[in-house]
Formats: sequence, structure tokens, C-alpha cells
Amino acid sequence: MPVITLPDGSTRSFDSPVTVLQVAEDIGPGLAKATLAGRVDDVLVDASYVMNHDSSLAIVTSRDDDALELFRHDAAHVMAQAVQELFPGTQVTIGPAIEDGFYYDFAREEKFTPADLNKIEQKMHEIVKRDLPIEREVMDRAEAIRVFAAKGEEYKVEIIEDIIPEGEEVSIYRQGDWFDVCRGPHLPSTAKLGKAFKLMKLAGAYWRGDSNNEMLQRIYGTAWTDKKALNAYLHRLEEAEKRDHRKIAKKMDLFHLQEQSPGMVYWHDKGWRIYQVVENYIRAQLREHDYQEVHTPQIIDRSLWEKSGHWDKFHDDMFTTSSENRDYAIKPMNCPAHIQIFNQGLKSYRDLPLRLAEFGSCHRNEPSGTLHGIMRLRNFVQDDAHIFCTEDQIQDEVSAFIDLLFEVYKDFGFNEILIKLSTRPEKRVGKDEDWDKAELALEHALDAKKLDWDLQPGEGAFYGPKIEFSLKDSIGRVWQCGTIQVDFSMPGMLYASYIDHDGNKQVPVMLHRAILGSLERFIGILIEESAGLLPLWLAPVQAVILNITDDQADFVTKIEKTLKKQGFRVESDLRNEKIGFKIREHTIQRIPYLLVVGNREVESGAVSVRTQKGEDLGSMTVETFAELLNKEVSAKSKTVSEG
RNA sequence: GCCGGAGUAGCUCAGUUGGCAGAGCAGCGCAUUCGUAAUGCGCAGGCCGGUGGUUCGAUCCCACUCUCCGGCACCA
Repeated sequence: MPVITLPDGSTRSFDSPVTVLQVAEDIGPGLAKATLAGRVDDVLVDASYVMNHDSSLAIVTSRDDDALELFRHDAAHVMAQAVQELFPGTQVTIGPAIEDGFYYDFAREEKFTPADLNKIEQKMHEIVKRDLPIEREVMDRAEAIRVFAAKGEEYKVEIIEDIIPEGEEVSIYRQGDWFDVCRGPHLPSTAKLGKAFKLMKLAGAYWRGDSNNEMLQRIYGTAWTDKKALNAYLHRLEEAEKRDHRKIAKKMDLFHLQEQSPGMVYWHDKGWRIYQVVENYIRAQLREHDYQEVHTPQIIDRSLWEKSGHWDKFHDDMFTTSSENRDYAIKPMNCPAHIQIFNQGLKSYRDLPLRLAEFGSCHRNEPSGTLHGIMRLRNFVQDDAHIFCTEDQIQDEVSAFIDLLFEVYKDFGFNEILIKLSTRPEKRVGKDEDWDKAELALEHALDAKKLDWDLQPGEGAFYGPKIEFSLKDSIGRVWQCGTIQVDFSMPGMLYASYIDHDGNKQVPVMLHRAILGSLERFIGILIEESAGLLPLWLAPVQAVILNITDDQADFVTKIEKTLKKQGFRVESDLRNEKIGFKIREHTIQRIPYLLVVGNREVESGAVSVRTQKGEDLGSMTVETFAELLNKEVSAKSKTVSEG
């Protein structure tokens, strides 16, 4: 006698167990037709799910957020069916719904070609048109293994053997004569999937995410509840791709990369200006927060890296050199070098916490496939620092660091910061008690600030756990930027010590931390986030002064000098070109302010101010304009009105 | 590193079933001195990523290689 409670609080009683669809039919035929699935006691289930006791029910239609995942997961199944119909002998492996779409990994000797994607997509539409009912059935584990083994689906057999405990049942979803092991839920029939899907790209992917395994062929697709949403997504993606930092850098003449030095940046004047503003801003923050700034060698004897443990774990990824029978490594990180500075002279507990910062240029021989614009390089600069402290000071230092990081990210205009806590990996140094303490310290610091964070078990550094602060690029890829790591091991391995209150030698704890992470990566993300339209304080050229005819050239040059003397990044454009042409060029170059000077301005001793967005701020004196700039620069990424 | 795709003028791209390599923009020259997103005319511009092979002949076909792009694995 189930009583079903609907989201509006109303209830319906039934004499016998009912399905989600039957409840929908009871409410009305329109709803029944639109029913895709149900949410019963807050669990997403099939429309055919039977409720045999009192339950709360929300009926899921294409208008619900829940629907998207169903569409995507179904699209993955339909794609797998299409592939197996078109390419017999292909084995299916896994195919989940993901953000904005889905993928499915296939095992097949022959390679799919981009042209195959079209064929597969056509076949998918055909399967949708067949309107095959999607039905759930349950098999016992042994039977499922037998059925899939008979089909030649070795990967599915492995999944069932590994994931489903002995004696448990396996749910199977069947559409026509095609079926797959699946937890569900799914749409009631293939027709419900509609037309709003598109196959996007081919890629390789290791079976079970392990590079020791064979590589499978992955097909990515996107799926939406209707054509309009699909088109909107494709349009959004197209727009986002225009914000690619590599494209914008070329247009704005910021930097370039070239074949002779893969993974290393040639910064041009305009890009280097951004770099310097960012570096100097961080430098000022560090001074304010009681850091010392140091600078250490690029090349250090191999023995130091052996002692620190880096050689053992990373020597394949380190650049090395040798001279007069000595082997050196080009530093891949700064920590051992900072410990050398700490080790100079005798340290007292009174010196702690001691914070050593460095804009440290690091070289890592990253695998060729990982390089990506200036986001992932072989030579990059970390805004690195190491805090030497006592165990009691960890909590406060971590807490102060998180505050500083948020302050900095806010100045750069970032609000969406993804936080992850990565704990002890399998291959590690140090005692488990220390790992316990270190992980707990980080966790407490996050929770004390009521931050949302995800746990990444086993993803910590070999010497300690870490908090990662990540940002997204224009198409949603996640890049780790800031980090703080607690390290109980390395100071001891490199003989760091201080004298405590009682005159005993103690080994300090070391916190590794970076706010931006790599300056290059951070600037890359800034470019994508802003589409190159950087806020005034970061803009490589803040204003360009334009004359209308040669008559105003002297006046323009004078204004340029005046503003430059005040520290503004301005240029003049005295070319014999029409004013419309010059405005167009500099607008495309994303110059925040254009100052137009004709005879009228020369007479009144003023400039006519136009913003990058095309707004006319009218005529004003150079002093007034400078004030406007100053106000906007000091507001950083907040708008002036907020500031 | 692995799987797939790509590399042609400064940039964006077209092209050649193997036979002198094409456009637009940018550049240079001349004219034009103009009021808020493209002035006109002209001229130049190429190791068709690199190495080797097949061929009378290779930018095109083959092999190797480098780099980039999209993923995967990696990321101190």
C-alpha cells in the first residue's frame, strides 16, 4: 500500500506496488509521456522502478538537471551499440557520462578515423529512430561472466570479476539485442535520447587508467536534452577556444615558443611587462608578510639531489650536465637550495618561523606529450617559498598562507578556486606518525576556514601531503596553481636544525608553498580568463595616444612623456593613418584607453578619452586622466565603483 | 612517454591524381593629412618542419625524425 509523496508535498496512495511511470500516468498523460526517470527517496532510478513502500518521488523530465546525466549516459550506450554494429569484433570497456558529454573506450585492432565518427553518429541516429525500449534486468555474477565471455567481451568480464563482489547480482541494460553491464539508471527508450548529440573527438586512453596496460580508443561526444542547448554549447566552446592563451599571445605579441627550445618561453616586451607586474606584485606581498627573498644557483651537484631523495624519484625528468668529472643537475625545484641557506649559521627557535622566498627558475624534463603552451613548460618560474618552523607553528602558518592566497587571487579577479587535499602516496619518505600530523594540520586549516575541498588519497608529494589550489582555463581544463605542503622529512635529510628553548638541537618542519605556482601558468590562465583584456593594472599597454594629423605630433609626444614619467605604460601612434584605422588596430590589441588628439584638444590642452569597449569618456586634462588611471590601477581587478 | 591529428609567405589559410607554389591580412614604396573599428595604387615576399629513399622530376609517394594540437599516463 505505498503512499507516494510528490515534491509539492501532495500524496497519492496506491493499492499495490507502482512504478515511477505509473505514478506519472496517474497524474496525467502529458507527464507520463515526458517521464524519463524518477528520483525516489533522493536516489535517481529508472521510470520502470517499482516502489513497494511509502516513498518520496520526483518525476524526472527533460527539464530537470538530473536528465542531462541520463541523456549522456544513454548516448554512451547508443554509441557503443552503433560502434559494435558498424565494426564487429570491437570490444566495449567503459563509457561514463562526464561534464558536458560522455565517452566510451573501445578495444579494436584497427584505428578509428575521423571519418568513422560521422558514420558512427549516423548509426546512432538510426538506433534512436528504432525507438528500442531500454530494459533493466538482473543476472547473478557467474551468469553475467559467462554471458559476456561468450560474447568475447574480455574487458567486461574483468570489470565484473573485479568490481562486483562474489555472490552479488549484476544489473544489465538491454536495448534491442545490444546490452551492457550498467548500474543505471537509463531513459525508457532510445528514442528519448533525441537528436541533440555530437561526437567530438578521438583519443587514446589506457585501460583502467594505467600506463602499463594497453591503450584503448576513446571517442568523446557531447549530449544535451535539446538541439538548442547543444548548439549553445558548441557556440560557447567556439568562443572559449578563441580565448586560448597561445592564440591571444600571438595576436598581442606577448611571447613565443619555438622548436629549438621546446617547453621554454621567449618572452616579448609586452608579455614580459605582464610578467614583471605580476612578479613585483607578489614581491610586495611577500615583504608585507615577512618573507625574505633569496636567489639560488641553477646548477647543483648531483649529490645534493641524491640526499634529498629527488634523484631517486625524478632523475629521468631532470636535466643534467657535467664538468671536470662532476655530475650536476639543473635544479628542478628550489627546496634543497633553500635548506642550504637555512643551514648557514646556527639557528635558534627564536628565528622561527623563517620564511625564504624565491622566484625560482626550475627546469624539468617533462614528457613530450605533456607540454601545453605556457601552462606546462620545461622551464618555468615558481613563486616558491619554504617556511621553516616548529611543529606548533604549522597550523598558524598554513592558515596565514591560505588567507594570503585568497587575497592574491581576489586581486587577480579569481573567484572559482578548486581546493584539494592530497594525502600520502605509496612511495614516500618519513614516518607514518608524521604523515598523520601533517595531513591533520592541513585538514584542520581548511575546515577552520569553512572551505569546500575534495580529498585525493595517495596524491601527495613523496615527502608530504599537500593542499592544491586550482583554476580552470577557458575550456574548463583544471590547472594546479597554488599549493602548500607539510614536510617532516627533507630538513632532516639535509641536516637542517635549530636550537630549542632548552638548548637542544631540533629538526625544523618545512612548509613548501607557492601562491601562483608557476608565473607562466598563472599568466596563461589570466590571459584566458580575461580573453587578453587584462585589467588596467596588468595591461601591458595601458593607453595609446593617437594624433589625427601630423599637426598634433609634438603635443602627443609631450603627453606620452608626461604619463610615462608617472609610471604608466603608454605609447603614441603618430602614423599617417586615418583615426578610424588606428582606433580599430588598438582596439583589437585590447588597449584599455585610447587618447585621441586633434586640433581641438591641442587648443584646449586636453585629451579625448575612449575606452576599449568603445565608450566615449569625453575630453579631459592629462592630470584628470592620470588620476583616473591611478584609481583604476589601485583597485586591481575590482571595478572602480566597487573599489 | 603512449594513441590520434597537423606542420605551405610574418599571420590566417587555399592548393598540387608527382611537372615553374596561391589568396586575404600584415610588410615595403608612392599618393593622401583625414575626428572615434579597415584610404587608394603599386611592389616585394617561400629550404611547402628536418633527414634519407623511390623517381627523368618530390611540397605531393615511402621511411625515419622534430615540433605543435587533442586526449591518456605523468606532474617534486
